[in-house]
Amino acid sequence: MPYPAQTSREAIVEAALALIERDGVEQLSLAGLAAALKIKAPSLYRHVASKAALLQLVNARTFGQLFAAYDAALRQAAGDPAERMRRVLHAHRAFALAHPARYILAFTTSAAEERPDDRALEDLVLPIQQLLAAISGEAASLSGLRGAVALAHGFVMLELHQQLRRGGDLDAAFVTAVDAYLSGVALLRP
Amino acid sequence: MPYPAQTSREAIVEAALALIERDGVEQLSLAGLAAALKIKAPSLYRHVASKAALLQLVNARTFGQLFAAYDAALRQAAGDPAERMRRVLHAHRAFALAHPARYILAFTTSAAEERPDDRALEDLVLPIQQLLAAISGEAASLSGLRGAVALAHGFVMLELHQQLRRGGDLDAAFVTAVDAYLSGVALLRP
DNA sequence: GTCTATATGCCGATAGAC
DNA sequence: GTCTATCGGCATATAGAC
Repeated sequence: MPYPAQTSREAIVEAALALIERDGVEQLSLAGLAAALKIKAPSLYRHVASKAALLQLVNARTFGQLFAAYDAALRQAAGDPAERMRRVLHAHRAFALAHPARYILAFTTSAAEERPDDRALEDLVLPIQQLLAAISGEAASLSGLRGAVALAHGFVMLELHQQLRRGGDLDAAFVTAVDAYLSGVALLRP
Repeated sequence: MPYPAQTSREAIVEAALALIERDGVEQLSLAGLAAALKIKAPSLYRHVASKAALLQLVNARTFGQLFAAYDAALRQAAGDPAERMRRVLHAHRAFALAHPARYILAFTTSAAEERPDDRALEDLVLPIQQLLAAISGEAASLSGLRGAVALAHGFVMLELHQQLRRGGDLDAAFVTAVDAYLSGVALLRP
C-alpha cells in the first residue's frame, strides 16, 4: 500500500504541540514537523493552509486548556470568593510552568492570522470575571480581573524568562503577591 | 576617498535600536542594519562579534534607560513611599509603551549571549527595593518588589500584545490595579 | 574599515505526478 | 493523501582584496 492515508489534522496539531514544548516555537519548521509525522513537508498543506493557520490551531488549543484548568480550579474550590480566585491564579501559574513554550506563544502572539477567534475565547473568561466581581463588589469588575491576570501573567513571564534570578522561594513569592493584590482589591471596594 | 572610516559601534547600536523599534526584533537582519548605515553587512563584523553580541548591547541599553526612568521618577517624586512606588511603576509602564519592541526584547530574551551582564543591572534595582521596603515594612522586601514588577510587567505585556481587547480605560485600569496591590502590601505588613 | 564574493544553511510554499 | 522536484527568498558568517 503506497502512500497510506493516515495523517489527520488532529495528529498534526498534536505533533506541533509536542515539538513546540520541546524546542520552542522559533525552532518549529514544517520540515521538522513533517518528519515527526513521518511524512514530507508539502503533505502538510493538505491539512492546514499555512504555518500561520497551524499556529492558530495550536494557540486555540492552549487557551482552551488554560480555561479548562480555570474551570477545574473553580469546580473543586470550596471557600470564599477570594480563596477561589486564589486557586484560579495558582492554576494559571501551574499551567504556564507546565507548558512554558506554548504559554508564551499563546500570550505573545500578535499576528491576527495566528490568533484564535476572539469570540470563542470571550465566553470562557466570563466565569472568572463574575467570581472576581463577588470579591471586589464592583458591578463590572473588568479592571479587577485584568489586574489579577496581569499579576499572574507578569510573574510567570518573568519567571519563565529567568528574570527573577536572585533566588528565594518563588512559590511563596507568588502566594504573597497574589494575597496582597486580592487583599487590596477587597480593601478598596466601595 | 574610498571606504571612509566612519561607522562606530555606538552608531550601529543606535541604528539597531531604531530598526527594532520600527519593525520588531524578528525583522532585524544584519543586511538591513548595514543598509541603514549605508555599509555592507560583512563590515559590521569589524565592530561587533555576532548578532547575539549586538543584541546584548541593545538590551543593556534598554535596561539602562529603564532604570534611568526609575531614577527620574524617584527624584522628582515627593510624597510618601507608596506614592513614590506608584510613580516608579507608572514610569515602568510609560517606558514600555514608548518602546514596545525593545521592551519586549529585553524582558523576553533568555539566551545568555544576548543578555546583559547580571551584576551590572543588580545595583540599579537596589534603590527600588529599598523604597518598597519602606512601604511593606519587611526587612528584605524582595517578594514585595517582585510582585510590583510582575504586576506592571504583566499588564504592559498583555497590553502590548493586545490581549486586553475589551476596551475600557487601560490607564485607569493600571492605576486601579497598582493601587490595589500597594494597599494590599501595606495592609499585610506585620 | 569597507568592499566583493562566497560558503552554507534554512525556510515556507507551489506544481504536478502517482 | 502523499510524493519528488523545485522555486524564491533570506539568513549569519567567513575569506581575502583594497
